[in-house]
Amino acid sequence: MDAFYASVELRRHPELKGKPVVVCGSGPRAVVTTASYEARKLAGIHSAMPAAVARRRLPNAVYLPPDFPAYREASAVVMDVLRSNVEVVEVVGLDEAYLDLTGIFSPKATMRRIKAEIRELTGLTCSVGISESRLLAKMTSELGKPNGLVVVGREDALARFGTGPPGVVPGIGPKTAERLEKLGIGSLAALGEWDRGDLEARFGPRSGAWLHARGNLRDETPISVSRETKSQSVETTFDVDVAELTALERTLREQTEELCRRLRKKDLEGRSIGIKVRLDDWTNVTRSQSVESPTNDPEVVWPIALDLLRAYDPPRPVRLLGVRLATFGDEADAAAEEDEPQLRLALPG
DNA sequence: TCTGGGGTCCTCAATCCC
DNA sequence: TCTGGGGATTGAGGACCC
Repeated sequence: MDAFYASVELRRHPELKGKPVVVCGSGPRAVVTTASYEARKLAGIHSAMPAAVARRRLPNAVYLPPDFPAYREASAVVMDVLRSNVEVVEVVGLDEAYLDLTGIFSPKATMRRIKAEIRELTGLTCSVGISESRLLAKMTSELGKPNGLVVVGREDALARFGTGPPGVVPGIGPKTAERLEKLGIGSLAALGEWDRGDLEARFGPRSGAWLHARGNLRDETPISVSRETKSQSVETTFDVDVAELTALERTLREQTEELCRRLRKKDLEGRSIGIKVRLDDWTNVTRSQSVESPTNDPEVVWPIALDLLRAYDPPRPVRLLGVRLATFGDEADAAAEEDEPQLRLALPG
């Protein structure tokens, strides 16, 4: 979806059309969630930029607080359109999805129709990339933003992206780009031509092979309909760094209750309980502990989270604090748990 | 200018067990 | 009895993405 959150806001506030719109929080440490294309063009405002910077650059833009329930609702309409047209749809976040168009007679016509349907139902535009893998589809979709529909094959994409930096590939971020640069790999084509064994030796077998494949714009990751939740967390960045342990404990308690409330709503129980602490110098520390049986009970999670925090005893003022639950019981575990009591009952005693 | 919140996946080391 | 490979699990840290 194109500038999704900002576009949803524009639909609600048509009088803002044509003006730069920035969706971001209001706190001193807020960052930009989404900027409309006007805001991007006028002042280079983009997601993840500190909101304070955006306000300084573009004081006259319209700044709106995020309204996630509204975005979730719009997203649901969009995803329903996708699923009613195509069987295999993999949703990635509120504003992005992969469609498996294998076997579809005319992918381009299908996607044109879907775009029109989305626009009709929501008033929102999206950008579509059609290609032979999800990697290429994503990169292709960038070419047409906003409101584009582009079809590109691998050879064509190599010609278009090969001279660009390796970072044009999703998954190669600033850190990896810098490591590659130090090796003298400054372009995607150079990455693709680099010795695969050498990449594997330097980056580890999996990452090295992955990098080599991406350098050649190869990707065989399947599109899968369902993604099960692996972990869930609640975290807070304080407006001002907090040094007092009692204040941190109070926050942690509230976060634990919120996390457990959300997990109960989803009927999820986790075995790994963890905390996350970001200090004022931006060091991140995580501590976790596993418990025997999955839980989402705050009275079970809380003492453990509290112990982890007290044991760490942050040596500097704390910027961010969070609590996390992971290692959820899957269906196999659930079935085993159901079986177990019956086995016990079957035993003589 | 000073960096959110919520996730996923990978690496590496330690440990346990077969 | 000693040695070692290898899988599974745990815990910490880090890169990256929407």
